[in-house]
Amino acid sequence: MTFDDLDLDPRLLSAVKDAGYTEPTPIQAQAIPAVIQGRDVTGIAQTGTGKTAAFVLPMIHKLGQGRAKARMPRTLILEPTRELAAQVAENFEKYGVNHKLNMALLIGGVSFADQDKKITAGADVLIATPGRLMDHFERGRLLMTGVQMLVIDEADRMLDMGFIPDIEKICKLLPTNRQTLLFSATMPPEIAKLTKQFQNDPKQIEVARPAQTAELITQYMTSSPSDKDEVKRGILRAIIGNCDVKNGIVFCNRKTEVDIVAKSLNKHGFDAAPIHGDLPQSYRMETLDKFRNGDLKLLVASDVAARGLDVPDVSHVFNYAPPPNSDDYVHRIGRTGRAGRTGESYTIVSPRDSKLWDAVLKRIGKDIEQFSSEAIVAAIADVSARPERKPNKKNENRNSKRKGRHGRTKDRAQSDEQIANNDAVEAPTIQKTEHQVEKPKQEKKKRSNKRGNDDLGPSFKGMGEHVPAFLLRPVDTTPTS
DNA sequence: AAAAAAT
Repeated sequence: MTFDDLDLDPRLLSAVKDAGYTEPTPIQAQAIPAVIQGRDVTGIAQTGTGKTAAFVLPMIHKLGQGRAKARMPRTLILEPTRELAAQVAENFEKYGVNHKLNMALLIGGVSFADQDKKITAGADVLIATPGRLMDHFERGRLLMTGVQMLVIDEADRMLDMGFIPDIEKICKLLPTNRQTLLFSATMPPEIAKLTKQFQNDPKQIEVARPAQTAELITQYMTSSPSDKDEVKRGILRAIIGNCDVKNGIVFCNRKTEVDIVAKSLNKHGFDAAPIHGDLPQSYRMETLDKFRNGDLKLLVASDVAARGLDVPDVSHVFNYAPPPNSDDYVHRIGRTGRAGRTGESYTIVSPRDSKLWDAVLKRIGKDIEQFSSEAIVAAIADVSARPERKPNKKNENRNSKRKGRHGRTKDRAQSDEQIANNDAVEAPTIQKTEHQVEKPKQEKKKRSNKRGNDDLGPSFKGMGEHVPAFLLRPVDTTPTS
């Protein structure tokens, strides 16, 4: 079977050929004719199966006739994350080169006015994350009554992220005689309910996972004897140093961890950059572009990157810790071993994470080989052999500042970044700029060796032996919110 | 134990 058999608009066929495709994937072969016929479709498929083209192609085909009216988009694609929305937009442009269609990408973190202009001019398609779409709608800048086709992509991801109420709200704003396509990697009851509620006799299409984890991904775990971040960072470096990494993703569970690990890796000469939801959208896009183009070797990521991101051909996945949700383990390591290639994944498991790891093992239903190396043993030994620092005024000063990180408020969490900055002074800083005076806590005499002295050189500069009085004053440490 | 998404 070829694309020519699919009865698509010749302009589309030529765009598809130019993109280098001749044969539709199974989901494309099944979905495209059904969508052209006007049927609702429920597609169970993960990324990497050609799912995006399965709805973008027939959508463009149908949009080929007719024209958009001002503020009345004709089709709507909902995506769970900004990056995914941007990727779908790229696909839309790629396959729509021979059409004169107007597209508006409605995602947060970027200018509202530019998006509004596009809607006002008349958009054939809106590609949106739920929050920004609702924002436009609630400001009365958008009429949904002209939408003839709705795509809900990555529905299970939407569910995980708590978007289902938004999706329901949006569905109710659309005309009932529209066509609805829903795609999801899994079909939990909540999603099945959604299809019943908002789809009309949908054609069910299910395709197998592209690359089964067992075959192409070699998985390893390395246990860390300590929960200390300095130990884990040392192990991580030893693991990465041991691999022949073409490009890889390092997954962390927290955004602050992402920042710190990325900076630490940079400091030790690795080509790494962070990506997570608190970073500016422009930086997220830029980093992802660099990573795709091969200008960046290591992407240090939160689970924003676990699913859906179109990053082909990753040679390695490193888990700084097992993910809190064991399903995400499968998604994370699924970033490698794609499209028939082989890949390796390494997961660091420290004592604190043993329960998470048990959940992962249960989830994948097999045991995973323990990986160790001389470098790892050396890294562990190196940290534990490090002499205790003698308390002196300078250190006391520094440690008292560090105490700030145990605080609960957001303000306090900021001091993690301060630590990261110490970790790698020369690393580029793209963090927020608001900047607060750090305050010592009352128990300032207790030494804090809990974190971060492994690779941190002398960190505080410019104060010398002098300790300003305000730093020694006790502060109220009760959370403010 | 998390992250994501509107300002």
